[in-house]
Amino acid sequence: MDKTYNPHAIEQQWYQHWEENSYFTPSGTGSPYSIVIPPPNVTGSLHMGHAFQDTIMDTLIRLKRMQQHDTLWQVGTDHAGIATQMLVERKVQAEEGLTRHDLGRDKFLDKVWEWKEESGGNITRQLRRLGASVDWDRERFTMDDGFYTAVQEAFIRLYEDGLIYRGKRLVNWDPKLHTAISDLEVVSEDEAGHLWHMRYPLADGATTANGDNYIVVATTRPETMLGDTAVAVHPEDERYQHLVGQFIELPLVGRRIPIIADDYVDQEFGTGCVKITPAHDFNDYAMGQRHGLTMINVLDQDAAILATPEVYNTEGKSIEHSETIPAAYQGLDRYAARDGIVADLQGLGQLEKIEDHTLKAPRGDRSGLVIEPLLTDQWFVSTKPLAEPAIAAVEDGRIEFVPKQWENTYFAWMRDIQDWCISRQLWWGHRIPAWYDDAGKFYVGRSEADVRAKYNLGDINLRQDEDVLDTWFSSGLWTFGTMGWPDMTEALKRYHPTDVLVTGFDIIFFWVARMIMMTMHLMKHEDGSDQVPFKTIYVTGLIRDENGDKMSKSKGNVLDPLDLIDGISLEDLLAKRTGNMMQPQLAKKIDKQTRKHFPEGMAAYGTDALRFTLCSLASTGRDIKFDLGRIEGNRNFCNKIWNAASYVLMNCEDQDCGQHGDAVELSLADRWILSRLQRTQQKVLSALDSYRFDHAAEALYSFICNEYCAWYLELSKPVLWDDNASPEQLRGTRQTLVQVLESALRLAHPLMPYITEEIWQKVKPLVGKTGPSIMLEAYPEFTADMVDEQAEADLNWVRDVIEGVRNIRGEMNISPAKPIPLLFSKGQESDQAKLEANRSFLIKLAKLESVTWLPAGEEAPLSATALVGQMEVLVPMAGLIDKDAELARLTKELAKLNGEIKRFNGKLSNAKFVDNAPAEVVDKEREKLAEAEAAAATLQQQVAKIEAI
RNA sequence: AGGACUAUAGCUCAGUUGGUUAGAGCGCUACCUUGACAUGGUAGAGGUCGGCAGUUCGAAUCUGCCUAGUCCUACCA
Repeated sequence: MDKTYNPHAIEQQWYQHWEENSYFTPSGTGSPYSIVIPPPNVTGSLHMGHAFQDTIMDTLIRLKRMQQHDTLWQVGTDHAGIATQMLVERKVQAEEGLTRHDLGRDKFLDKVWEWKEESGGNITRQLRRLGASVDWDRERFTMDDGFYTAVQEAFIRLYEDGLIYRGKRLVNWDPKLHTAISDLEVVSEDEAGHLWHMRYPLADGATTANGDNYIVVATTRPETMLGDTAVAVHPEDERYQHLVGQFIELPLVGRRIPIIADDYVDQEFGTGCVKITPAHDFNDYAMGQRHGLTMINVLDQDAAILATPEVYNTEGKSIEHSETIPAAYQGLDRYAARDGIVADLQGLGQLEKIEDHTLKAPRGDRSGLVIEPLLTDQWFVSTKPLAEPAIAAVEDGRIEFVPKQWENTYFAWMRDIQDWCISRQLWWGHRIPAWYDDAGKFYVGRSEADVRAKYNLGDINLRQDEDVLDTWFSSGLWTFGTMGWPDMTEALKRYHPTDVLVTGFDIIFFWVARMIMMTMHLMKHEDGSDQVPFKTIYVTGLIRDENGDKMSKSKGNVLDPLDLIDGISLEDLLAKRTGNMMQPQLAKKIDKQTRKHFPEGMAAYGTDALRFTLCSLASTGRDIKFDLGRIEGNRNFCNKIWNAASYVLMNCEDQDCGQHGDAVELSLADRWILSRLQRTQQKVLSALDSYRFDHAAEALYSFICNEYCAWYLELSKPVLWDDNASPEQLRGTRQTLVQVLESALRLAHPLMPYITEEIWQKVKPLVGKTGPSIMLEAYPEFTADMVDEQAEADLNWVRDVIEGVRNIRGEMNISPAKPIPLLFSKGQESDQAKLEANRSFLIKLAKLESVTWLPAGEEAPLSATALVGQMEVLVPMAGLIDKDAELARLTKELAKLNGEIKRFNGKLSNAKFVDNAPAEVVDKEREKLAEAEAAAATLQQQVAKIEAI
């Protein structure tokens, strides 16, 4: 073994070895256990969120594989419609100065495929670096041929089942990307704006209660007045009740529009009068539907004012009209039009006032532009009928959320779900399988030929729908689409439903909910009942930076998991964080921050340390502040394991470690560590079973560091270095050293695959194992009768003595190099027996010169005192210890004891406590009181003794 | 507006059904190169568990209210 732990040197080769030997391939035997990876964007790169989730998944898969399940971890990537298309558009623009329209659809798509081929390997390479044991042989892509078939099949079935429809509806329109987007892709944030109060003149000489011949409407979007088709008031609003049914003469436009009553209107807000523009606002649209209002669209695809408005009835049917838009606004961008209209109203004296007002601006999450509600022809999924079974599946436990609280979020959304707009006016994606004839009638089918045959269309002209499907439509099929659906393949029969989905809460709606709906509708068990996509949803938190801020490129606080693994120089880190920025003006600040946080770049911590850290932080499913201190500590933990293994091998390689079956004699320490190992196995197993990766990590850390390394390795030395030790004793200790190490490695393997494999390969012959890889070995099990309570109690006695001495040494500043004589006084017979049995442990670990048992009645010299139960452990002060220092130490100890005694007494003198608390609790308190009192008395005597001189 | 979550040591976090002397890692202090390990060892300091009230013999843990923060959903034109 190399002298020092170097993750880089060991991690490279093992992954390749595992993959080449097909260890990731499902074994085909044992009970199936399957996970699908949430497909990352094919052109993306791995971020901390991926690293986190993939670590969790790999830990589960490795655990189950070692538990002899038939494990499938399905891998693949997503085509990520908008994101990828935008990226390639930018690239083409930068490199060739062309837009996608310059290229045309086919050529542009060629470019996207080229880019996919070029960069698609990036993310899979990174997955390999993380140690993800996915089945590469089954790697899929959401736009591969199989998915093409699956998506078509899904669309057609949903259409035929009446769950997909096409219609002219108000949708979120992105004026930059020129596509509809779903509600979920719109993010609303508070922005400063204004509320314009505009006078709308009453027609036909009507007046308000106070004699005005106009009413005032308040709006945040004055420019949409061009499409107003009503003004609404609350039916019970006394100010305006009498005007309901009257008309407004729309300023600048001259259109006569009715005043209607609708209790949607909030009397308190603004003036209590609302202008209604059904074609440009979702609430107005709904009101228009209720009141049969005409819809007048005044905006084009760029959100600029049309020359001629489009007028529709409530069904979305275009109607003949003579509406016009004042020439002054035609062709103006929506904001320019707003300025013009406001100025013109002001000129007419019809602008009452302008108030400051914060509003939620709805922005497209990709383009960042304020989206525009726009009337367009789109395809929709009727979600209500799909949502019902999907809700039921979670209610009745067929699907379980971990942590459970996410169910609420899921239910809340599913019970109020809106129809899903699935068509996108993009080029990169699954083209909608619908064909139109010249009259605009559409036919849904698998291909043009299929459609012709199916609908008996003969030789008429057909053209396919130009639009593609929302990316989430195809990823909604991920669990079964990847396994060969619509064919009922062996894989589907065996591995579907999958066992657990590991994902972030941010895509519960985008993906998880839709996956459940689509899967339950399309996938059936043999008895015809719905299949769920997965039985458990483990929801992870978000990884944030050390300040709790979201990691983002524009903030320059992104940590790249690969940098944590491999390390990175300050220069490279700066280049990475400030290069190729969307907002170059931020570069300077980021540069400064980065220099401050990472003056020397980042150290290489290795994959195992990163994975272990991510596991140890994976507690409640809440967000995680990623603290570099943790990964550094865990790198040191890896180093610790490495050095411990080095010690074990040094003492056991080429030695008889009992692997040949010869008799062994186990020391107390041997029996103790074996017992502790069992308890650790129990803890780790139950932690992993309940998705508490943090508890599993903690149990491993504390066992390996604080028990195996800190105590057991030290306790092995007195045996191994004892010239008089018998072969049985030597064998016993060597056997325990290697067995416990080997078990601990297997126990830790799912979390830290590389270092455990590297060391295991060297240790395996010493425990008589011949398997090719630790990842194929059996996972340790908990065996209750291997817990040795007596050994644990006895060793605690040994530890107490040693710690008592160390405490005196530390507090009294006695050099660790100085061997000291030790006296035992007032002990029981059992203490004496323990002393004799463990003399060598005490001498070695407490660095003692001598150990003397004082018989009862024999006076001890003036000493510093430590207590182990009732027994006094004495370090004679002569020449070693300063009297005042010992007095101070004793006084501190006494103060602590007296505090405890007071508390115990308080409790026990409370009759209510004694009467009501369970007897065993009361007894325990009494016992603790007695112990504390005895200890205090002893220390008090010591104090008196010292003070007497 | 509705909902969820969080508040424990200087920092990042554990603390299962109410009963511990409230724990870990990092950081801090002192001492130490002792034959696995200075990416180390030993010892130590540090917390009235956000606040107030309640339930209980007993509350970090249960209930209510309050404060601070994070997030989600829906929105006022």
